[in-house]
Amino acid sequence: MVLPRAARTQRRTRIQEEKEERILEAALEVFSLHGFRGATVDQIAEVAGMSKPNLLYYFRTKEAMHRALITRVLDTWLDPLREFDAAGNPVSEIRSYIRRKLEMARDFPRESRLFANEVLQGATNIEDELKGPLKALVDEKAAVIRAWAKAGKIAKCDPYHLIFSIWSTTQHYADFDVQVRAVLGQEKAGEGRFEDAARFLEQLFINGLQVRDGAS
Amino acid sequence: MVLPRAARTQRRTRIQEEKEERILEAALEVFSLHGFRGATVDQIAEVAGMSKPNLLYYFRTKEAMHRALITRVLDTWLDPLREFDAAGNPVSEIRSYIRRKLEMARDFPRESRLFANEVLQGATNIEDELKGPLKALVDEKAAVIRAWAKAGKIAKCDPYHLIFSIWSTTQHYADFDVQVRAVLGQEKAGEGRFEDAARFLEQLFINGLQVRDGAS
DNA sequence: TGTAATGTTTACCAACCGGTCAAATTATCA
DNA sequence: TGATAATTTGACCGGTTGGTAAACATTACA
Repeated sequence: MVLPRAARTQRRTRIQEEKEERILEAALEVFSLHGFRGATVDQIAEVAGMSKPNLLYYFRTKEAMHRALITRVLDTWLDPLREFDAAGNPVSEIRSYIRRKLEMARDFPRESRLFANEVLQGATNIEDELKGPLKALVDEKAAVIRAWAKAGKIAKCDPYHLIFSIWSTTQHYADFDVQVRAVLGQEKAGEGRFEDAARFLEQLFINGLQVRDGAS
Repeated sequence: MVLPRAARTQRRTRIQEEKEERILEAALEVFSLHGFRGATVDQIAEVAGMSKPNLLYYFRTKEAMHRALITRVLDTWLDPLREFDAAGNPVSEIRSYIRRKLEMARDFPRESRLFANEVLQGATNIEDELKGPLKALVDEKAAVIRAWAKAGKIAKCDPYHLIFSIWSTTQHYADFDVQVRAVLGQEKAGEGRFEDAARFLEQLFINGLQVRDGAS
């Protein structure tokens, strides 16, 4: 009997694992470049190197593929924020959070663009994830930052907007890569741009959050 | 005789001006939400309140509409950067640039998302604009910032990445609005979030760019 | 007012979209 | 090996896509 993928409860075969892997890899490539509506199943099938019906044997709908991709990626995407340690030194925690986020923008630009596309176009598919787990995690870390500020270890500031600004500045190098390259020009757009960015951002945030007189 | 819009060289009639205005307004609404490939001509026609063939009488193709929209919006979008004044006070120039960019994110979120979608999806339609006029403008202002730093008026830093970070942090509130609202929650996501953001960003950038010992 | 240019609509098209189906092929394992 | 289950394929479907043709309506202007 032919059972569609979603209905199977037994453990997956070797072929299933391999194919699903190839499909999600191809889906990431296509969705991250065109968004959900702009992507086509044919295109994903072509990138994955298989026929469309074959692809739809593993994921019954385009939406199912997208959902599987999002949930798989979202988890690892939030890892850097989870590592944010309340017991650590504030300055070095913020510094290494920036560095980790920037490394992810460099090493996983497609994942970043996948979310950017999703949020940009209304985030209807991940709204619950945003309002639930994401908000909870940010609330927790915001409390940590607020405590540091209260203890005088960093300047007083709105912790939510601090987190937003770290997200935006780092992900900018993945999401707006084309623009960054165009503006920097050939000579300065090499791989060194990530180190330049890291140096600048560390300076900006560390200096910007330093405690100073009259900043209360 | 019926001449397609693009072939007419005479000055436009009143009806042409009105309709093209309505069309571009509708196109902005739809393109900014779904990107080029995700948007449909039917949808734009519906928002504009006219039939699809009627719309295609004014813009012969979907691409022509998109092109017209981009070139029209790009110009005003760069205005804040053009106002950046080499003769002004560095700190207040940077401060008011941030404020103007943030105001645009608040007042023209669709324009911001239009570009975000475009750049995110490869920017094939505006690559020339980015490498030409945009790069030239940024180069010019980067030189100004570099001169300020050299004169000791602000901390030494990479001017390009400074500009990138101002772009990303401010546009974040337009492009990722859904996420910002989700994370802030109901009570803190009101219109006041723009003032909170302005306060935070000014603090971050002004403090972050302050000249300090050992920062050479 | 008449008429030529401009503007609008209905009906339509070929290509493409996400998805189905049944038949054919391949892998699994008793 | 044989039979059963898992996988793959080509042909196809109804709906949507961007765009066209031509008839019809309206406007501008001599």
